[in-house]
Amino acid sequence: MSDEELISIWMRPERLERSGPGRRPGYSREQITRAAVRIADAEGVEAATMRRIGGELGTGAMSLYRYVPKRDDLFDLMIDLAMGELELPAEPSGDWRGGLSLVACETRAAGLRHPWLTPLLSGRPTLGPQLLRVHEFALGALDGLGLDIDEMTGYVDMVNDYVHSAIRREIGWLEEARRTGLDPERWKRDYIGPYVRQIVGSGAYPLFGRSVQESRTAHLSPAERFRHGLDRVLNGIGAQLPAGRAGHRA
Amino acid sequence: MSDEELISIWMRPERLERSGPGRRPGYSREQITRAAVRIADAEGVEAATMRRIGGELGTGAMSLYRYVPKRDDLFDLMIDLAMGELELPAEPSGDWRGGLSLVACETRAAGLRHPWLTPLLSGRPTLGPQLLRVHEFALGALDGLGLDIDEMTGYVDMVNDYVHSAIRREIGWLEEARRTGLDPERWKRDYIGPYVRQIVGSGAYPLFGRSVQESRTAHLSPAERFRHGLDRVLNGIGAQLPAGRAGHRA
DNA sequence: ATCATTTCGCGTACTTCGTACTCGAAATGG
DNA sequence: CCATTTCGAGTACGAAGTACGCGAAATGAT
Repeated sequence: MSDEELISIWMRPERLERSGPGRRPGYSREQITRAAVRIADAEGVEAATMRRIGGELGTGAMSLYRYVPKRDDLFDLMIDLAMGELELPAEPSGDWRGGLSLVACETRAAGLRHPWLTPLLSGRPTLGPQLLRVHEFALGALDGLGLDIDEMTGYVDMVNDYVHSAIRREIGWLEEARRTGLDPERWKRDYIGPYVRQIVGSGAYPLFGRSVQESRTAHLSPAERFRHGLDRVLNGIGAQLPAGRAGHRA
Repeated sequence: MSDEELISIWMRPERLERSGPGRRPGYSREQITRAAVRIADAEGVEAATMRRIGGELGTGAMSLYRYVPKRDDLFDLMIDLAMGELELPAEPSGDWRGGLSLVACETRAAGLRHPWLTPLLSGRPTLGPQLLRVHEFALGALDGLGLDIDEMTGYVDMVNDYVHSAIRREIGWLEEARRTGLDPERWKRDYIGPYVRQIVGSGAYPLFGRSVQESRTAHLSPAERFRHGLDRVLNGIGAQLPAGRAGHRA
């Protein structure tokens, strides 16, 4: 029935080892997903079309549909493959701040390696096993501090919200430049630069103008800017933890 | 030249009042944008195609290209139209917490009225006049507290990051259900429900399991959940403000 | 008033996407 | 060796963005 197709990809495992009649599969979900990731890394998600992925594997577009129900499900698989790259210990270390920082930095690293990851991740609610693993680790970092589960989830979400938005800020204009096909330098100079200059020059938005002209963090490395923002978030959390659990501030 | 087309939509004003030869335009950017917003509100952004918008206006797809260079620019216009709906006083009130709360709640209201707004906004870096107006107001809420401009921007971003992510969490599954064409109730029951039950039942992610089963906030209204998360963020900011400026905690 | 010039409206058509359908090839169990 | 099942992949369809070009309309100059 059509009900079959309305099941989450995570409840539709591919049947690999099978004993029975019928031809054996020549490809696999993982192989297809890896090809899609490879293309998306190099040329953007929009280049990872079914035909292109098939081409990468030496076959046609339709062959992929034996392994992935829809293209959107392939996105879920790509997300989970990328989330699997985050290197996290199996058990939390007992240092909440270190644990959350680790998740944040690993997430950022993956988001920069795969510029499509963060946009996809914030675009669709997905719950693959690797994402759950990361989420569980983050929750674990806040376990045992006297917080109830809702507070723990709230703080983890808060860190994640910052991290995802910060990554988008970091890759946003670069990706936009790539989409339009210009090289980033020229794009910044000819496209966004004149507009920002006009806004600032108009004086209509004085505080925004100051944030452009007086910024001292603008000349920091992206990694340092990320760190500063993350510290702001973690300090905010630390200030609200039960007394004596806050740890050191950065 | 082709350079012409690589200019930000905000630096390409439509020439309305014009004295010279040539036929007079029969439509306008605003009219087109309003039609696009109307369709996107009712049927999702993906329904707001050029043909469909043209149809809404009683014309064809190609007529729109006299007013909007590319479809993506139309998205920028839609975003700015929606941001224009935020009702904010011209001047900040001097109450930083109230000011940021106001921006947060107005943003949430607009994001719920226009479910496409938040995904679009976090998908593409845009700087329309109405967005700048809102940003300026938010910065103004933190002005005069002894923060430098980078800190002000950092805290404003922090609130915005939370707000946008919270809105996405709120509309995420609803939108996903709409996209797949199912009614939300059935979607939750047949699609995501069994999967979450399986995860929780497996015991592989105990803390995630607790966040599903022991949650007390799950039965609160979405507005109250949003409030709680916002208070967490604002408390975090208040704790880091120069002494004596923090104001009351919620 | 007439006409050259400029701009607008929009039909046609091309490319590219996801994917439904179909059928021959291959692999197994009896 | 054959019935049954599954896979590979070609063909094709509908819908998307938009390049192109032409006739209609509106103005200023004569």
